[in-house]
Amino acid sequence: MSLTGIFPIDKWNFRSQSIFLNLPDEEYELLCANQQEQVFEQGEIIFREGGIPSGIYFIKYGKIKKYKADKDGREQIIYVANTGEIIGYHAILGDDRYPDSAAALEDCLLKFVPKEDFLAALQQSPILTQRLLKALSHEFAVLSNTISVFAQRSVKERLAIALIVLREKYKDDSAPGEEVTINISRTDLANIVGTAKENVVRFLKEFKEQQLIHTAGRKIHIIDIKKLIEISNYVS
Amino acid sequence: MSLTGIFPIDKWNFRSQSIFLNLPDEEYELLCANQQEQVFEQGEIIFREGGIPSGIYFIKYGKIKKYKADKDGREQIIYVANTGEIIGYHAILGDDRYPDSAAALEDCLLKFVPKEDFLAALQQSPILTQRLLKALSHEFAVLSNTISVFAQRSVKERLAIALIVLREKYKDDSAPGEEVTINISRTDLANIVGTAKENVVRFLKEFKEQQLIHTAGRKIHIIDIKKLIEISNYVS
DNA sequence: CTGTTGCGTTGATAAAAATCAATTTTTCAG
DNA sequence: CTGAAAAATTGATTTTTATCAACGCAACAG
Repeated sequence: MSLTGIFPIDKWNFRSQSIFLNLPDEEYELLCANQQEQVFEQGEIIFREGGIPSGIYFIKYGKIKKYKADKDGREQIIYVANTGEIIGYHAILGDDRYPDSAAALEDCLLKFVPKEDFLAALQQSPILTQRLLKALSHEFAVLSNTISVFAQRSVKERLAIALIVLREKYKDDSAPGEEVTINISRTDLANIVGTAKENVVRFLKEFKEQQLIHTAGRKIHIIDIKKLIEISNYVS
Repeated sequence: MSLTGIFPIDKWNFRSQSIFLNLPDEEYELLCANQQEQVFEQGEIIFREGGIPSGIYFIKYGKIKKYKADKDGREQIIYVANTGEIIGYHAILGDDRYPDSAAALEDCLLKFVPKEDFLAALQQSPILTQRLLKALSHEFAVLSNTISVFAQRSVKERLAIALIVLREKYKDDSAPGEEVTINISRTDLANIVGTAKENVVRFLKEFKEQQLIHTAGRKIHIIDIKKLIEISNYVS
């Protein structure tokens, strides 16, 4: 089931995967010079909002939630980064502290590139710079899209959107042809949608009764994505 | 009344003002080569979401709302750009269509720089590129901040924040020492806060009764910004 | 000066969402 | 396999927010 033409999935995903692809050798080696592989287990925090950045992370595999916590500890997930994406560059490029926190949604393998190497590569690579500019500009589109959805859409609509978007992210994890399994806690799902987990449970139940999804424990399978897109009430 | 230390105003403003400042002559002249001054009256649309970009706009004076409209026509204002800022560069840098619409909140004077000139300047100016990267990274922080506020804060809190932020934007328009006047329609204010205009009116009335603000027609004066910051319940 | 029109305001009501309190199910260590 | 802890689910209730309808005021064209 392709979403082409029926759901604007590109407005929901960043484009940092392509940044390090096919770079000139010299620049690529600069980036790799002091890189370090790091394993993060499910739930582990990679960096915290307000912390001083020391480098960037390339996701070899795994999913990472980027979120902000309010003072009562409630998290709002801003974005779910997937295999192949890069995180942690905003703080370094902006010469600032981390604007958000990052934690592993599942066991992850990351490649850490120290700040100095990243900045050095940037210095001498117009291609890298150009790609970053393009990626960041696209992120603006994604985030402003998210803002308008939060401001204008109901919880049920937002949950439908979240399921559609998550299905794309979990696609790579299942064998082609096989049904996609969204494997995420109700609490994290609620923190993506921006509501209480009780509401998530209730609407999931409704979707289940309408035969749009199927659940088994925390796992969610999407059965009728077209209906979900209808419910999301979200076009163009 | 400075907000330093009591409200993180930098998390609410972009930093595109500095991008064109003190550029090397050669690059600056490239940008100016075919620039064109354009007047936009209050309410006039500068560009529309989905449109193909033809250049960027530097705001000589005036305020511009950047917004997204849903299919019922309700606008969500993503950001209010002020004198000195630049708009319209995301679409060009991202090689995409406009991610949002822009319209004049008041009479404006803009300097239009054609896409080709902007890209040419970019091509040969590492400083310009670097500044844009920094500005865009900061915008990520601003927008993710906005998302968490929409997801986690009540209408009353969001209105308090909007008033604090708008006061900063309207500061430049009033003589130093003089009281700041926020001059914006209730509908636009509601579309910033992300609620119905009736709710805005009701909470403004409450703020008025608590002596936090004063209103005269559409105009709003802030009397007690410290209390507003308390109400906004927004720290760090 | 005056009628019209848009905008701001108010009140009443309906709908949506959050919160609180249990209870059931799942997970996982031992 | 088993018991404890964590997570998911359900129901009842309160709070918040949106919607609908009406009215008053102010700006403005003629």
